[in-house]
Amino acid sequence: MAEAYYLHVTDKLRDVLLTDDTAWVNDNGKLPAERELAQRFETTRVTLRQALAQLEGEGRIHRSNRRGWFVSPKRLEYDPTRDAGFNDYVRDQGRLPRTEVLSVSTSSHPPAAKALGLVADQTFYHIRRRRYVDERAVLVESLWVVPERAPGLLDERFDFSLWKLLREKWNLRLSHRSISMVSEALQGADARELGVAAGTAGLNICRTILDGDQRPVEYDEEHWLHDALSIRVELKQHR
Amino acid sequence: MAEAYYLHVTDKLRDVLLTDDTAWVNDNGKLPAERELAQRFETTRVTLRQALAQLEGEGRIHRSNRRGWFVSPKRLEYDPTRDAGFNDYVRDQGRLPRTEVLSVSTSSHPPAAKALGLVADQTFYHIRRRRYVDERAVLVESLWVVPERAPGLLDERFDFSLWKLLREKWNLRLSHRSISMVSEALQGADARELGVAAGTAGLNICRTILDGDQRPVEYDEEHWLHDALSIRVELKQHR
DNA sequence: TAGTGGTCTAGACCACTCT
DNA sequence: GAGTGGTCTAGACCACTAC
Repeated sequence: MAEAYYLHVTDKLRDVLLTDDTAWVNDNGKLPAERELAQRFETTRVTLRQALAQLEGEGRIHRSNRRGWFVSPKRLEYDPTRDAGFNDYVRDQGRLPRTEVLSVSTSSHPPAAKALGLVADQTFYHIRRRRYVDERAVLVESLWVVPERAPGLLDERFDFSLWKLLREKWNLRLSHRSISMVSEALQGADARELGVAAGTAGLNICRTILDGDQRPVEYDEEHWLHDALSIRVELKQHR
Repeated sequence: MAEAYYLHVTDKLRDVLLTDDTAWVNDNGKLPAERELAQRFETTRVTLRQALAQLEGEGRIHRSNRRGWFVSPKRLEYDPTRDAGFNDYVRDQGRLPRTEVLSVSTSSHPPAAKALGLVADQTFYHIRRRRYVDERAVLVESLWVVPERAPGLLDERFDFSLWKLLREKWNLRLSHRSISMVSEALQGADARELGVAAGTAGLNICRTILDGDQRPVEYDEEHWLHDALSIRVELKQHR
């Protein structure tokens, strides 16, 4: 086999995506319909979709609900060790941030308790948010905050920086204990809330946050679209 | 649509993978043939493969060449900010490491030069290696070392820790300047050398290394199988 | 050589979005 | 209501692996 035909289609599409040819990508960044593309390449939808899946894996295109395939915007550069708020670093990169609060409740969450070194049935304030860059939903996150650190927190608004709130209102000095990152396939509520198909590639980032006295404050679980971010950690020189 | 059938197949397979039922997974961790599985689920290979692709995205199974589908082993925990050698941290987790040197040469590499703040046509020692965990190839990497920092480096052996070599023979004190991580689809040589299909999900990790006097030493580009690792960064408390 | 995964065809119906 | 992506069928041939 010289080369699979779908790889040829992939290469051709990758090329045209780098141009702004309106024959291939309209003004909204949308590609032609799958049937249309299949015709142009004189193949079937199955084969054409293999090529699209490749480009999706490369983070070049993505699909939104059943609306079609779109060119993916530039990845957001994200340093999970920095405590700059989402809104700040998105704006710093010339993009438009937005945060939606999906739910607020009180509940236990054993993984959070374990990460923070608390008993498994520890009760947390649970805040769930969806965050957008340029009006594209790029992540959903769940925050579990230890109530003792921020009594009455749930009366606040959460569509801006939680860290700023904790610092200013509860005078907490926050720092990371650990961060873990693992690739995942977005499932269930995570996929639904991001408007993507179950199984879409994602990145799961979990952070454990302590205060200045090393007391547990918060556990944070983020589910990102894999093509929405590029992680970059700048390290201080030690020794 | 209540639920797509392939998602039902996915769920069922996910369940049996958690058991050690030899009706589904043989002693080598291999699943039955696709045609066999399709028959058991009374569906076609296309639909069955959708389910397998889901589980592959979740990092639960993977394919090796054309040999079939295998249960993926536990992810390796990896802290890219630590300077512990690959061999050390793999063994610390009770696994068996192995390193293969694929090529050694002298060449320029503009991305490395840029990251290290050198002129684009800077010449580097280029070392390419493939690394295994329990005899599964999990990453390929390219190292670009600034020759001035380690003259004569290419006469050494590279199947063990490069850092140890640089420390002991050239007396370099090494530290990270930056680390970047981005999801990718493994392509070309990277995919071939890992024995996976083009487009397989991967993780690209790039590191910039300086010496104690902040002089550029090395640029490191790693391509991992996405299901082979879990990144975990433990942070020192600052302030 | 037999069996496997990799690729591909030529259709079909459904659920959802858009207008 | 038209068009789209999502799902599915029932086959086929090829290249490669394992024996």
